[in-house]
Amino acid sequence: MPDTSFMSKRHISLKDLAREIGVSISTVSRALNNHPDISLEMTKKIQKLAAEWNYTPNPLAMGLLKQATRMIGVIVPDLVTHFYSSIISGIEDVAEENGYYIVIASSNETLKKEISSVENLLKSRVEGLIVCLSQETRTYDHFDRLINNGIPLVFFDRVCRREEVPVVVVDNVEASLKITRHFYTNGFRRIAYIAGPPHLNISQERTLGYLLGLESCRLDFRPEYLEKCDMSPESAAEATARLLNLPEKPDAIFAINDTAVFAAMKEIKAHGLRIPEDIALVGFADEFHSTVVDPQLTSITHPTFEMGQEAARLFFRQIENQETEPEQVVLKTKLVVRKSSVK
Amino acid sequence: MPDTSFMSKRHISLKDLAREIGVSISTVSRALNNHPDISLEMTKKIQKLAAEWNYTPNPLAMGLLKQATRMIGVIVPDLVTHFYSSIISGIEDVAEENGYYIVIASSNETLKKEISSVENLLKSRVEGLIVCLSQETRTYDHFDRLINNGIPLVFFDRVCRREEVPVVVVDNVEASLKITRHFYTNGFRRIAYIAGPPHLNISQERTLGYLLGLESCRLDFRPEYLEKCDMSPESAAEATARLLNLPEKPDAIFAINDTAVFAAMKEIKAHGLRIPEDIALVGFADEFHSTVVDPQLTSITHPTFEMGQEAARLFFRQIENQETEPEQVVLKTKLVVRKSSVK
DNA sequence: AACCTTTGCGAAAACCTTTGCGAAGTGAAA
DNA sequence: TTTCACTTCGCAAAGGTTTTCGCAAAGGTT
Repeated sequence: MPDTSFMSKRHISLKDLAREIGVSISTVSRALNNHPDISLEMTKKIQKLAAEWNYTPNPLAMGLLKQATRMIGVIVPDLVTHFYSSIISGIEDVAEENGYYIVIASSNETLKKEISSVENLLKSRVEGLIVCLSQETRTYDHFDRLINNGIPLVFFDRVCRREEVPVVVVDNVEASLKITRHFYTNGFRRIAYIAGPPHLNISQERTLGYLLGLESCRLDFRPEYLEKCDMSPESAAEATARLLNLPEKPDAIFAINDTAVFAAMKEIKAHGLRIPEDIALVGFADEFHSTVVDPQLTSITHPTFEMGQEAARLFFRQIENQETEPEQVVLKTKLVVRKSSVK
Repeated sequence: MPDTSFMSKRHISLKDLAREIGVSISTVSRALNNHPDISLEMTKKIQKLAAEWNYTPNPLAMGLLKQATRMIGVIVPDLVTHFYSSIISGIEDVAEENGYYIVIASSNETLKKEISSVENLLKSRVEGLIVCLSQETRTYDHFDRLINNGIPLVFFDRVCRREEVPVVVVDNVEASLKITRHFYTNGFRRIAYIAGPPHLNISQERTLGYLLGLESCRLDFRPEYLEKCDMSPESAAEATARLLNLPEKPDAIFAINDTAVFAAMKEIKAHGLRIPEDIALVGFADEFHSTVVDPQLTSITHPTFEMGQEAARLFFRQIENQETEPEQVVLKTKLVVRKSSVK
């Protein structure tokens, strides 16, 4: 009568199989790995029992042995924004292909939580990190430990230290430039832009694209049309209000991200102005929101899922080759024209 | 001269500390755990070095020893919907308090992926699962292994096997009833409801609330006003179209979830009808979307973050007490009245 | 002086897996 | 009969931690 008392255990181990068959643990291990040292007959017998008993190697033991947990730490500014959750989907997609799991932490847009997340994830022995910087982050030394020890690290969207760390970004300059030119083509001349915090690369690049766009349309740069917000709805609403109260109002506005654009939209409506008749509006927004508002919003769409996939691919490239130049993946955005910017 | 060659190692271990101080590993372990067997002097010395060298116990080794990984598996139908990402935030919040991490898998609304996610998460030795069923799921035996072995399991929102498994749900019956009565109070009499797949508890409950609501308003139930969709935008749009093509159109519509409601909204506009003048609309939708559409949408809001927190709490209650009656947490929804349902 | 108790610490097992090395057994060649 | 080669498998270590048991020295008691 076979001993099945251990079947109530959560998981069975090599030892259980070895005891049942009456061989040593090492024989079982080798049989399951098709090692030539083990006779074909014994191999088959062991593999059959392992299959019946639904044996799977204990990943903790493997992690201890190989010093590899098959876990990727992911840090995002928040979990509930579609932009990030979609990127996470992309990361998960590639991670799963490679037999990795992701452990997600949210910085809540604070530097403090970002730092503690880095620490905690490293403590729990993730093999590396994929990170989008928080809005507050202006110092970057909490990544020293990763960089100096060659622990895989990838930044996406909001990035830093590009000489040392591979990044995935979109071509923000081109995106802003496209929007500006789109406005111009559709007859708008007083084009305003609401930027974000100047220390963020995305903010700098989008502002640059705005300026280049104006130049390529031979429009003069008017400092009062370059507004700033901290990316909160309230601050974006205030920036919009300032624009709308100018003696010469802009006739077209775009803003750094979707939160800001939707706040701007509300503010414009609150001022009793029509979109796009009085003011045209274009956003860096995601697909779903843009089609649901009224009027439907022309916007730059990010290839979010692909961004996540690319970030994960850069991660695995680091896992494989230790020494490598940090790559930069630059993805193109798409300008989807809807009603909010066409008279 | 202290040997610092191992400082390039990713992590330091008890062995490193022991070697440096010149005591055994067990002494170091005990000192760090404030075991009374170790002299105060030695304890202090060891703890000081451990702090300096930034020692943290290897969670893999601990997991192996204690048979506990401090990981919770979470399975959601998708990652990109605000409803789920917000719930995940809530789960993470409580998990972090308890020193646990969450590992997230998405079923993509398919039974197949749900089953494989259960298997894979168990393989990677999570201590239990928090799950929202996929839309396809009508068989539930892939949870047998958890239930029979006493592995912690919690369902939320879309649930099954309530006699055996603790669940977190909202009071869907009351929510639907509230909407129906709200319509009635505001003068609408031809109230239609677009339901979801009948095997889902949320669908059943919301339909029941609709019927009870009609009854409590002394309105007759008209079968043609009870439509059905599979929760995709296309199917919801078709359901809406059927309602709008009825000889006697409804003057108020609500639908099972936000995806369906937004699809209905587009369809109503496409038919050239005004909201709320021609047709009133109320949704099971989340805060952000509802305020961004035009007109702003009256809707039932879910306490998503709290749902996640409650789910996690139920989880930890199982971790602590092995034997316990499965609890049911029923949270109340809120009807937030905006323009879409008030003439 | 002989015995007992306390204090302070080390050895080893346990959790699970892989793998280099060595050993036992068998058959064949010298 | 001895030696050699080959097959087939076990031992032990390593990875990091906790914990049971046990040992030695120091102190106190009779």
